[in-house]
Amino acid sequence: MSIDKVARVAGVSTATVSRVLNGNPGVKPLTREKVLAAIATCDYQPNLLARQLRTSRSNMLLVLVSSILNPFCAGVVRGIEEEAEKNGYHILLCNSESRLNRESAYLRLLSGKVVDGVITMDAISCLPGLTALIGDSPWVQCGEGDPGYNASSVTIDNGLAAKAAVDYLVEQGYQRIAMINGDVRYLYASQREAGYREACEGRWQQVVYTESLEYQAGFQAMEQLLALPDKPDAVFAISDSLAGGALACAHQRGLKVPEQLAIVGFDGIPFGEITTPPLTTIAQPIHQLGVRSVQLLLERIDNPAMTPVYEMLPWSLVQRGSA
Amino acid sequence: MSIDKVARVAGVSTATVSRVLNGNPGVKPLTREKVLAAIATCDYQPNLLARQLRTSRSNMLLVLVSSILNPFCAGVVRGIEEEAEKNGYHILLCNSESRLNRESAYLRLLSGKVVDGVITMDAISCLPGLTALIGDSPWVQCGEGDPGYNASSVTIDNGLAAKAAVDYLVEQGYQRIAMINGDVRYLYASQREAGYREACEGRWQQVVYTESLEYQAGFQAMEQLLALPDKPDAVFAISDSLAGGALACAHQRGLKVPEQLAIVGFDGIPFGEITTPPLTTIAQPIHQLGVRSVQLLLERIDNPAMTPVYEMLPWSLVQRGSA
DNA sequence: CTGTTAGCGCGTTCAG
DNA sequence: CTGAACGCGCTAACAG
Repeated sequence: MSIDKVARVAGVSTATVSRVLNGNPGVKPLTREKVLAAIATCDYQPNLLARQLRTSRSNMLLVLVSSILNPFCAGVVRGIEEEAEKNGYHILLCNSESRLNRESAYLRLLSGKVVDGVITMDAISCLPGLTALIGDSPWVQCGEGDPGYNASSVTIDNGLAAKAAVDYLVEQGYQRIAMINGDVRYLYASQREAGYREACEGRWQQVVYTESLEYQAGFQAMEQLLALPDKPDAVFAISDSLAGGALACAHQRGLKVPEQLAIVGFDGIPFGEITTPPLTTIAQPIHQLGVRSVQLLLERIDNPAMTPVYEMLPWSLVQRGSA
Repeated sequence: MSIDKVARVAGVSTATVSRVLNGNPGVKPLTREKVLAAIATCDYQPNLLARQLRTSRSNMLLVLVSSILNPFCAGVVRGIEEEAEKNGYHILLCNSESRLNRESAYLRLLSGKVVDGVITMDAISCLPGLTALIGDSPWVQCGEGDPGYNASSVTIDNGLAAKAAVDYLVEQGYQRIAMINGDVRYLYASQREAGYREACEGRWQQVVYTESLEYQAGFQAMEQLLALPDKPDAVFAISDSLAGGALACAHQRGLKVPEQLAIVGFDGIPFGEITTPPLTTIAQPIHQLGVRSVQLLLERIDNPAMTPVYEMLPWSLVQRGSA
């Protein structure tokens, strides 16, 4: 069931079978027919590993994600997969959950030639050991961009977007605007905090940090804020899921949203449309972030000498009921 | 930067380098040192493709999922990844979105020896072309089990669980219990519907079908139900996300939950804990479904002649505020 | 304990 | 237009 057998059955050489397999021109139609027939009768399936070894191209992309349970990440992955498929690539997904040894195990596939390049959606730039594993392999950062590396990036302007969200709350007349932030080792987190600080300059400020981006974390963060002597009347959360948790907490406390407490989220995931009230949020171009990441990565794979591109995609403030 | 160079630098043969690389016993400590030193100075990274070709083992598992945006699927994938990592395996994720050509492109990696086995969480048994692509490769069905194939499966007893959910609604005194179902080509969907029908025998019955499992679909389904001349006073939804959409619709209509409308979901995803009121639901052992799937798959990989195992894991009715 | 040899299955020169 | 021969980088069998 290898190419030799097909060749024997067809009465040709392996080279000819290979040519037919790869749509190589310059095979007499009659010969091609014979080969195709042999392939069919043998039920031949090419060994992709051998092909990859020979061509030193795997047509596989590694995608490193902090948590696949995060709908924002999942949405980006969908975009990645779509564009990858268009170009004949497959996806190897590493759901790191910030586990260092898991991440390095996957990154080793880069030097091992199992994947042609990597897209990271994790705070990888904080982990020097990992960037060393990537070395000069084709690399695109998605969702946050640290220009300190030989990697392209696809993001939005996190600082500006955060500032716009908080400015909006200010315009609506809210006085004490708090922020629920995540892990500030992520560049996007610190950039959004900077945007918040800028918009709140000379005003009341309060930031709470969570360990994860899951609903429960947002709920707990909101509890902390409501336990303050000076309670906020508005909250800017760094993700819609955190905002959703905060909203649940407000409901439980009997707070009217947005009258007594306004909430603005970030990301623009579908979940935000069905909360009561629906979430006002900063919508990221989720799908497009994935698509562009793949496009830039493939460019880099085809031309390893290419200089990194730092791309910022447009975002928008989506005004719904929560603020 | 291949094994030959390391061998030359260390002054040994490639075989010895290989032995050191694979922790093979029977290498003189001194020689081992020399080899390790050479590996370090060369900054040598083994070519995994070559190794995989040689050993005809890739240590990769294909995971076929209908939608990664579904938190249930994402949770299972997490379990899969954890158990895979424990055993030195990596995951190749195909987010099929029911796209036939995407699924077949990934399944071809099976015959292409790029992956050692596959776990499917999709209604693959409805698609004869795909099962043919799998052939006799190691295969585990997760979340639904069609015994008509040479594949193990890990599921819960969907019929019984659905019946328990509806029985609970009956016990609470609800009279007109409707069901929001998804795509019945999925075995689990038809099994849960059977459970619903059984519990509702001799009573009012009404089933609405959705195209997807996303919130919006649940919202729309609920709208359909509320447009009925004879409205339901309770709803059993096939997934928590659909239930969440239904809940949002109820809120928008000003219906009190659970007094005027009770809602029971299915899956037990974290989202259900933060809705108002929180969702009563059937909790599946999400993580464990993934873990066991990998375990059964690895057994099958090690012993291809193994007869399929059909495993059912325990579930539970989690009583919260929505019913 | 170590080296030599022989493939794994394929794509790709280079002749003819 | 086709075939013979080589090698991608590695592991495994067999000698020594």
